[in-house]
Amino acid sequence: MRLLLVEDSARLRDLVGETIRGAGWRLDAVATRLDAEEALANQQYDLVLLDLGLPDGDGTDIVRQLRRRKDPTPVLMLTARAAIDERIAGLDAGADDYLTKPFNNGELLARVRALLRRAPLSSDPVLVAGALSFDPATQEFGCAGAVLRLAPRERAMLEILMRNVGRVTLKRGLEERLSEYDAEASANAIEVLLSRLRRKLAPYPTQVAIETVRGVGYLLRETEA
Amino acid sequence: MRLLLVEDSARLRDLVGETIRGAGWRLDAVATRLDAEEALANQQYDLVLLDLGLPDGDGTDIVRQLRRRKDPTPVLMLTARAAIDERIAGLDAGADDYLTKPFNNGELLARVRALLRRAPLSSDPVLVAGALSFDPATQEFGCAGAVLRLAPRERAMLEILMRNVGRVTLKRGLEERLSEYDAEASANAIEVLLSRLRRKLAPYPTQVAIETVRGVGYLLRETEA
DNA sequence: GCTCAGCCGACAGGTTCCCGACAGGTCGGC
DNA sequence: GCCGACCTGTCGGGAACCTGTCGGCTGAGC
Repeated sequence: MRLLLVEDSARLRDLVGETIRGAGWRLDAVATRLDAEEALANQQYDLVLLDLGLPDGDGTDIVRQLRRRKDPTPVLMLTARAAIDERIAGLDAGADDYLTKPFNNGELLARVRALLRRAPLSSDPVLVAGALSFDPATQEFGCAGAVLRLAPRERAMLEILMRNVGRVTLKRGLEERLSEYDAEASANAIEVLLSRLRRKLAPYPTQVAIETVRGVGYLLRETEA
Repeated sequence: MRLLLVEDSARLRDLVGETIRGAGWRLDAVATRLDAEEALANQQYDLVLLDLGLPDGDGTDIVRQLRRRKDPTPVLMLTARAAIDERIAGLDAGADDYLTKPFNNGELLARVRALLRRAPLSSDPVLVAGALSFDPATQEFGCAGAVLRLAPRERAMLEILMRNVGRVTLKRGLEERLSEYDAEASANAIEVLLSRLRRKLAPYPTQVAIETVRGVGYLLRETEA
């Protein structure tokens, strides 16, 4: 964990520095907007502690710039107790949090921990086979940057096959899993479905093939490029 | 966007409720820990406003429980000005932010916006997709210099779609996020809403299209100029 | 060369989606 | 309280799309 502190008061820099380092984190401290921008350009930080009133510019601009280039690094502002407008401006510029001076060390650490804990975006397990990918969250299949347009049934079928790459999926198993609760689909329905699926995949460089294992079922195999 | 307020003072519930709803968000308000846990079990919220001192239990336990089951829903605590220890306890339990009572409405809204913004994908102050823009601060949608006149529901829907540009938004998800606590909207209501939204966007050069993914949901895609 | 599993074009019934029309509800102005 | 403007949900018909059946054909396996 590496943090950046941007603060023009030397006294506060030392104070905060001691607290942060005491907690076991790495901290770089700078005093000006220019130095801050240089540091941010050269180094990936896990969190930025930012004083808004800097000698050579407005701290909110730093945040705005970060956000403009889609940098999600959390920013914790340090503001004076009274400056409500400043806080609002900072938050709307893209800062994640603020702390009013004077603050006590326990509170500083708690807030830093809260921001660092922030999950790196919910990542659903995305299925991959060859150049094919499937995102369960959105039910989307992708290949070479394109999104495949599949019917619900076709999607269900491809998902089952992808969860069994390299292994034979029994035809009987497909029948059971693709059919409705009571009315089960005929074997032929599966074949038709599969035929349509193959045709829809054909135009793409999927780097996989759906092979037929006569009398048993189907097998999704990764072919090489 | 759908928020949950847990607060035992009826006066504060009304006050906060008015502010939040006035900003165009949906809000469910409950007064006890039990009601809060029930609500959280039945509904996916985008943010929780949480008073720590509840008649039937400690608010930090609610947060701890959420986090224990890996629920990343942001939590904004409401605490008394003096209670520093309480704040630290809350943050360490997993809350994301706090607001000290009494607070003013502008600050409340700014912090709510800041927390909502950090959710999925973008932490941009202003959302952009194609030529469309959305300013969370004013709840205004703009396109080519013009301000779109949208109904609250339509705004909520477009905001969700814009926060997921390029990704499919599940129809079920829309239903859940756009409907009130108990009375859920029919799938048809979503379709009608979307139809109206499309019509209102049509006159503008938005450079985006709302595509239908049959059987799954909708996808806001950037088209090129 | 015979047989049968599998393939696939064509078709039809069912499902999902779109959207015009309508009505209940809400809110502000008078 | 009454009126009008607006928001939001329901209903229903039509269009688009999905999916199973049928039947002819092909080729694998014996």
